[in-house]
Amino acid sequence: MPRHPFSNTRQRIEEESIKLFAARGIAETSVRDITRAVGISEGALYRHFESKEDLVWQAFERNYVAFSQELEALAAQPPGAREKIAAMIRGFCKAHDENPTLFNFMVFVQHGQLAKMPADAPTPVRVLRRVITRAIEQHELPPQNPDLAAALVLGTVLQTATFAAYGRLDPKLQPVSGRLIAAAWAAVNSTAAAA
Amino acid sequence: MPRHPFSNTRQRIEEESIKLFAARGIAETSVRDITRAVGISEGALYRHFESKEDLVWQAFERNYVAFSQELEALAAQPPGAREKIAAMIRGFCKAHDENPTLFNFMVFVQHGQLAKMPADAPTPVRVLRRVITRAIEQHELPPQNPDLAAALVLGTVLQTATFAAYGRLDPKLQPVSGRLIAAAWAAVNSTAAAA
Amino acid sequence: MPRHPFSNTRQRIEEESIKLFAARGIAETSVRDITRAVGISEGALYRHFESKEDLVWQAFERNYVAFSQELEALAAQPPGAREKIAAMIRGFCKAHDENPTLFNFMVFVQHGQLAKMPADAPTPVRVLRRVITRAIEQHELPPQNPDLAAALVLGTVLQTATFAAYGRLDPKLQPVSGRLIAAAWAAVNSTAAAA
Amino acid sequence: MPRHPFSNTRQRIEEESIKLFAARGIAETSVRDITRAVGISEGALYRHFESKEDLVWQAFERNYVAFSQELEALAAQPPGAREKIAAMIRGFCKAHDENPTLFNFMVFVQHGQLAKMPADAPTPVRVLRRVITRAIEQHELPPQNPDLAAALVLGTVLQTATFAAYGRLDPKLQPVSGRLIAAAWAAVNSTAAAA
DNA sequence: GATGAATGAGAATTCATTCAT
DNA sequence: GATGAATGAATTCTCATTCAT
Repeated sequence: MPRHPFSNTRQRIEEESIKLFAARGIAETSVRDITRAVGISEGALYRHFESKEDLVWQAFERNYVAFSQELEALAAQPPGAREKIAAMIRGFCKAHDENPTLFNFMVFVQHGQLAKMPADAPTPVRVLRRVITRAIEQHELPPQNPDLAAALVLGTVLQTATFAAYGRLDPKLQPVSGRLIAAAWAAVNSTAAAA
Repeated sequence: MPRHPFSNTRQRIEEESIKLFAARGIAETSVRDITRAVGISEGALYRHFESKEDLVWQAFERNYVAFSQELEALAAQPPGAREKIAAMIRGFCKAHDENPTLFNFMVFVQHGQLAKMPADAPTPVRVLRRVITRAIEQHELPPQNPDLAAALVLGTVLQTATFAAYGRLDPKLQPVSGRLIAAAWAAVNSTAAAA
Repeated sequence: MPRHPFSNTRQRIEEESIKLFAARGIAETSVRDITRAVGISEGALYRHFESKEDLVWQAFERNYVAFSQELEALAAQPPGAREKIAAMIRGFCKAHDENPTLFNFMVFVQHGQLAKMPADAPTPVRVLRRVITRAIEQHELPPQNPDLAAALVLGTVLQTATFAAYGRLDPKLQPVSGRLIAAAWAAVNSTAAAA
Repeated sequence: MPRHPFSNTRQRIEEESIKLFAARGIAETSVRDITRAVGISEGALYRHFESKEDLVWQAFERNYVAFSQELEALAAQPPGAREKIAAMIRGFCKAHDENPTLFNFMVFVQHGQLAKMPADAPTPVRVLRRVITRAIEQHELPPQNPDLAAALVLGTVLQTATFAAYGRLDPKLQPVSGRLIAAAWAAVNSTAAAA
C-alpha cells in the first residue's frame, strides 16, 4: 500500500467513496461504483487499499480523528464550561458546513467504524463528556449524569444536521449556531420536572 | 423443517426481520438470514411478501403509522403546549422501552422508507411540528423557526435513545423522561445568544 | 387423474394453458399463471395432470390427433390429387380460423411434443406426404422428392399463418385458401430451373 | 479454469449460446449451460454482456443485420424480378448450409428479438417484400397482395429448412435451390382458383 | 502503478411439486 | 376435489477480490 506523495489517486478514491457512501450507504456502494467515479480500473483500488473494509475504515478514521482533535483543541482554549461547549458546537457547525457530505458520513453513515476506534482515542463524544464531567465537578453545571448531558448537547446539533440533510432546514448550520448553543446550555441546566 | 400449522408465519417473518435489520442493518441482512431465523425455507418468504423491499416496507409502515397515530392521540389530549410536548416525549420513551429493537428500526435503521410515506400521512415529525407551530401562534412559545424547534425536541429524545443503544446510558428511557421534557422545554424557550 | 365427466375444470385448464402457451411460450408460462387464469389453486392442477409436462402433452396430443384425423378424412374423400391437396389446405385454413390460438400452439409453439408422437400416428405431415407419394406414383404429379413436395405445400400454408399471426396479413386464412391452393399446386408441378 | 489469454471470450460465448439456443431454445438454456460450454465461470459472462437478454439480442442482431444486408446486396444486382428472387433464395440456401445452427437460431428460435429491430432496419422479409412490390408495379408479377406473395416465397424456403432440421430432408439446401426457385416463382405467378 | 477479465461465493427470486388440512 | 403454505433446486445476477499482462 504505497502512499506515494506525488499521487493523489488514493485521496481521490477516499473522496469519491465518502460521497457515494454518504449518498447511498456503504453496503449499497460497490467497489465498481467507486472506481468508476474515480476513473480508474477496479483492480487499481487494491493498490491503495487492502479491501473495501479497509477503505471504509481509512476514509473514516483519518477524518474522524482530525475532527475530534479539532474539537479537542477548540474545547481547550476558552476558560469556562459554557464557552467550551459553545466552541465545540461552533466546531460541529463549521465542520458540517465546510463539508456536509463528510460530516454526514462520519456521523450518520459510518457503520460500526466507531467500534473499531481504540478505547483511548479522542472522539467528539468523549471530548464532550470530559468537558461536561469537569464542569459538573467544578459546579459550573448542576449535578447530573454526564452521559445524559452529553446526549442533550449532541442531540441538539445532530438532529439539526439531520433536518438540514433532509431539506427540512437550511443547509447551513453556522447561522443558527448561536441558537443551538443557547438551547444546549439551557438543556443541560434544566432540572427534571415531575413526569 | 416443520410446518407449524397454527403459527402466523407472516408475523414471525416481520418480527425476526426487524430484529435483524435493527442489529445489522437492512442491506447487511439477507433473505437467507431471515428465513433461517424464522425456520422456513427461502422460497416460503415469497408466499408472504413480494420481495425483500416489500418486506422492509411492510415491517416499517404498519408500525410507523401506529406509532405516529399514538403520538397524535397523546398530543391531542392535554391543553397546553408544554403538556402536549411532554406527552409526546413520554410517548417516545414508552415506545422505546416497550420494544427498543422496533424503535431503533423505525427511527434509525429504516433506509429511505420514510420517503415512501404519502405526503399527508402523520409522522412523529409532522405531529411535533404542528404542535410547535400552534404553540408559537398562541404565544405559548417564543417566535422561532418551528422546524428548528422540532429538531431541538427530537434531538433530545433521539440522541438519548442512541446513547442507550450504544450502552452509554441506561437501556430504559422512561426513568429520565422528566429530565428530557425539562431539557426540551428549556431548549425551545431559549433565545439565541451572540455566536 | 380422474376424468370426471361432470367437471370441466380439466378442460378449462387445457384451454387456458393453450392460450398462455401460444401467447408467451411454454417455458415462459408458469403453473401459477395457468391456475390463476383458470381461477383455481396451484395444487388443484395436479388433480388433473401429473405434471406441467403432462399438461403440455395432453393439451397437444388430443388436439393434434383430432386435427390430423380431420385432415385424413378430408383427404380421403375427393378423387384426384389436386382435390385432395386442396381439401387439406382448406382444412388447415379452417382449423386456423376457427381457433388461431390452438393452431399456433399445435404448429409453432409445441416444443418437442411432436417427437413424442408414436411413429405410426397420423400427423398432418404424414397425411400430406402419403397423398403426394400416391399422386407421384399415379403420375398425377411429376416425379420428385415427396418430402420436398410436402414442404412446398406446407410452407405455403404455414408461412401465411405466420404472417397472419404477426399482423402482416389478414387474421383469416379461409378467404385466401383458393390462392394458397393454386400456389401450392403450381409449386409441386414446377420443374427445377438451372440454379 | 484456465484463463485463455489470446482467445476472444465474447465471441466464444456468442457462438456457444447460438448453438445451445438453436438446440434447446432460449428459455431452456441457462446462463450456467452457456458458461459451462465456454469453460468460464458464470460471473465472467457478465463482463461481456449486461444480461442474458442482452446476450440473446447481441447474438441475434449482428448476424441478422449481416444476413439481411447480404440479401439486400444479392437482390440489388440482377435486373429482372425473377433473377432477384432467385438470388435471394440462393442467398437463403447458402446462409443455411454455411451455418445451419445460426440460420435456425435467426429464423426459428429468436423469440421476440425481431420486435426489437428498429422499424427501418433491413430484414429479409422487408427486402423480399420490396422486391415483390416493385415487380408487381413493373408488371413483372401479376397484381396481388405483396405480403401474401412474400409469404409464398418465404414459406418455400423456410419449410424446406424446417424439414432439413428435422432430418426429413437432406441437410443441405443449396442442391435444391433450383427447385425452390422454380416453385416459388410458380407460386407467385399462380392465380387463385375457385375455392 | 494500472488494467480488466476471471473467479467463486452468495444475493434475490422463481418455480414445479408436495402435502397437511 | 380443493387449498395454499412450504420446499428445495435452479435461475439470473452482483460483488469483492485476484492476477496475468
